[in-house]
Amino acid sequence: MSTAVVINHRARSAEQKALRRHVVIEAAETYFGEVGYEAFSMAQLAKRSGVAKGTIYLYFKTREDLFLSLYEQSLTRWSHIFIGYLSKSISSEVYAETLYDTALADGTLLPLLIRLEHIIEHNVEIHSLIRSKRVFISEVKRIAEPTSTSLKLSQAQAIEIVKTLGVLLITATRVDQGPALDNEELPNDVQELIASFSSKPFFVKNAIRIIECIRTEATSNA
Amino acid sequence: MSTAVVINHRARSAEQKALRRHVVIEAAETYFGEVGYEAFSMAQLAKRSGVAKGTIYLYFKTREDLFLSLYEQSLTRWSHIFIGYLSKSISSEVYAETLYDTALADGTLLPLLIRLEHIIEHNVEIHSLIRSKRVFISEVKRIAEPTSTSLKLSQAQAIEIVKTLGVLLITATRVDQGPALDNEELPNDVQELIASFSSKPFFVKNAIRIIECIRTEATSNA
DNA sequence: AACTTAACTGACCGATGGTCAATTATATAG
DNA sequence: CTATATAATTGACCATCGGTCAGTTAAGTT
Repeated sequence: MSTAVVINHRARSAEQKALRRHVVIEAAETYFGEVGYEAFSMAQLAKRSGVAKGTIYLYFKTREDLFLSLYEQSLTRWSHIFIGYLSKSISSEVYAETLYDTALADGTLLPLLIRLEHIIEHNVEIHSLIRSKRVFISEVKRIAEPTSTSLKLSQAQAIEIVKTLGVLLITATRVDQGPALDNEELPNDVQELIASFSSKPFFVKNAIRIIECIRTEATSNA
Repeated sequence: MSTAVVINHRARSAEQKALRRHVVIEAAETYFGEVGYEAFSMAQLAKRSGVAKGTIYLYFKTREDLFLSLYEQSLTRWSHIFIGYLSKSISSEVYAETLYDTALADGTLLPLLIRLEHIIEHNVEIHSLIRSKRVFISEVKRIAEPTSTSLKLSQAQAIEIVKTLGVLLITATRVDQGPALDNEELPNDVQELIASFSSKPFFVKNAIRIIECIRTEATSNA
């Protein structure tokens, strides 16, 4: 068995630092799942991580830098799960539904993805931004390969589909990020509007359209 | 000529209150155009509007309530402009390009639309939310009518297209909301990634796909 | 045991959105 | 014209936020 890494009071070695970072990020994900992005406070996170606030800023430059790391982690985790569901041949519909279901099952990925460009990326260092973009590129490629097999498309078509559906996924779930309209205090016309954007049917419908369009655009690569 | 509405010190009549609200909202739009959403401060807005901070809260319940009103105003304004560009017969491509160009020309609409569900709607009163959704319904219908003529589609198809392209627009312009990467300090692979999501080609390409798909889905209404 | 290094702490800072008792402009009544 | 009532306006004030940094001290080195 491997040597267990422990931290007495101070994280001195690189391994110990990685462990401490990991502890903070795990606490952050749990806390984030409870309160969401806006109510997430660094002081609270410090308490829940068992360290002082200043310590968190030794491991993450800013609040957004922390969220960027959390995003990378959840993206990578989801992509492995999604790929695990892809068999050697599936329909566009099943593909789209699986993509949607697995992404929504992860409570962290979409809330961060939706805030990525216009909030998170605006307060991180450029090297973090580059690292994050490279994680994205890498995961797109990773997913494109089994996508190519499952949907019987070229590699280029598969990449196009993964990128496009990734963007579409964000919009399809926007309505789920709206306020919880628990009781039915909304008038019928407004309820119908919200229902018409109900994210899964909306996403699947348009995903199929796009997949089939790309499939027929056989000779479109310059 | 109509009687000019003026406010000496206090807005007493309904007309005067409407005028004061208008003055604040106009100042807000200018200020918003200068600093964007996150840096927008209510104290600064008060100074620029020539009233005290407390006064603003007499006219808008919260910061988000103010932004919701600004969103409604910019949505309505844009829809009239967009409709003005629709002639009795245009191609899918021109339609998509016009929609994109007019929406981007408005500096207020997209930055607010992108934050609508997951930020703005979470801190407004339910009656404001309902009013806002109804403005949306109304503008979709208003746009759908000339869309139906221009693209030679049924009314139902036109509504479907307007709603879907609206969502697509948000996703496509997400990349424009990222940090300004002025100088070319980004490595090539990352630059290529960002370029591949360049918003106008991305939007137009997928908009055409969706329009043409909907066009061929002739008998899909349940 | 003495010294050095650097991980860690938390009081502190400026700024934020939002509140409300006090103020006072203005319409109305006498 | 004056007195009174009403309500629009104000800005000091509050809790809380993300972020900082001088000081503390755990732990490796000599």
